[in-house]
Amino acid sequence: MAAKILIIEDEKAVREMLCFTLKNNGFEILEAEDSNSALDILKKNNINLILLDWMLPGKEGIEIARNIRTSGDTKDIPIIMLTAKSDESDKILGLESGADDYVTKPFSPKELIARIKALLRRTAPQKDMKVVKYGNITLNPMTYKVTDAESNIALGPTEFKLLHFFMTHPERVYSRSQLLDLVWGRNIYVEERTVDVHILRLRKSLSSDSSKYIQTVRGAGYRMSN
Amino acid sequence: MAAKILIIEDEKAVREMLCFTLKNNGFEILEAEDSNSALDILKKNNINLILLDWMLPGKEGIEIARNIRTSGDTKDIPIIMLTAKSDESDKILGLESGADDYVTKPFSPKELIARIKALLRRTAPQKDMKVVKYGNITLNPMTYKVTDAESNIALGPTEFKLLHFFMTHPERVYSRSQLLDLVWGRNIYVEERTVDVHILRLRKSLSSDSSKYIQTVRGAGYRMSN
DNA sequence: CCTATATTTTAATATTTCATCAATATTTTA
DNA sequence: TAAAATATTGATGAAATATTAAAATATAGG
Repeated sequence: MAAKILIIEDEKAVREMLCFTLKNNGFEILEAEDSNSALDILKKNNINLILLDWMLPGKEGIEIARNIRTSGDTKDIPIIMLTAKSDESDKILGLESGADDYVTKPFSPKELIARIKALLRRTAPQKDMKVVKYGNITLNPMTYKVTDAESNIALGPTEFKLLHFFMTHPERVYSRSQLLDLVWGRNIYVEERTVDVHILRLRKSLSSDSSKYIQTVRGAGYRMSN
Repeated sequence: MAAKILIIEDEKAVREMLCFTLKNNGFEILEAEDSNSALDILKKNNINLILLDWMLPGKEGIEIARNIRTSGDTKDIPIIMLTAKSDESDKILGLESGADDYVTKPFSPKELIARIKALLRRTAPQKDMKVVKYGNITLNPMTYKVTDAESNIALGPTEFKLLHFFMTHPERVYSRSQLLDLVWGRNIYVEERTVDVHILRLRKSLSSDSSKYIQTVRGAGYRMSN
């Protein structure tokens, strides 16, 4: 499935150029010329990546970025910032307010495409939207629902991600720090013992039949197995 | 085996603090206070990670980083940059010139350790992860599972390590003190007789068919053989 | 923007597991 | 048979994990 990219850019000429280039490279494009239409489109579509012009009139650029980053259902969408000049302070400001990468105008289409692909690769391993089963547990990533021998299981976000990870990577043992890397995400620093607490909550939420799949391997970490 | 970390830092106080923290966490430390000694140490030792002070006098920091990155046999060593102030432009410059991560002073020891471990984990893929077989014993380091003619064998951490060692080094005899070094690790002191106990427990856990592979060589030590 | 609510993280405590050691038993061999 | 080496047992404490509760943080709804 082609990735959906939202272009937020007020200058029509630039927008059309971007649109042309990206469509040529197999992306699906949506366009917005101001903050309001951008947020509207974001609500109604599943956007995979945002191209945001930093030079929008009236400091809008920075506000849109912050907005996207603080709203729950958009905060994980990667943003590439387009800066007019190679002004370092703008780049810094941009990275601080939540952009994942920046491209300086004028940029080559090749470079832009490369950066988009790299960013999508890094941020969107969302390909695992398939229903997963293990033993009598069924997990549906689309609907966020988990069932376990007929009955529905309510899980918090972290427990859900943890279970999803285990179900997509069964049998093998993962250390606490690996789980932090792989489930929580890199560059996040929380105590290793935090993993224990989430394992506990996951086990509690599952029926006793299913919780036996979540196994402790002393000295090594945790594992999903039977 | 403990990872070797090279600290490149001109201020003695900071260097000693780092040294203390890292040694406490089981790392092996080498210190350099300038570019020359750093490059010298890099030549003579197998360094796993570099902690580099960005604020070395005379722009040395950036030059060392570039040097390390361009030299063939050091270019894969991960670098963590220590920046004095949270100057964003420094971070960008640092990452561009080849650092893999940066930590802003003052930093918590906990954070530093976490970042070091994360970086080592990412850059040094585990190699002892291959499934090993001997006779009818199969040991899988990924899943931490051991089977022995169809049935699963439950082992404690030490018995697991011991069996893994024997399976990867079969036929030859190892004395108790060699086993302590190679399986338990250097720099620890335990009674040699402790090995006997673990050998006993390993034999008990294995079926009688398999336990015959774990052989006593009187006056010399133990061996895996058939 | 603020408040109520939910979730995550941390820290403190409890519990479990297992490594170690010392004491004793058994085997080996000189 | 005595001496030496190894096997076995069981107690103890340290280390790893589980559990709980409170603090910090994020989120949603008005």
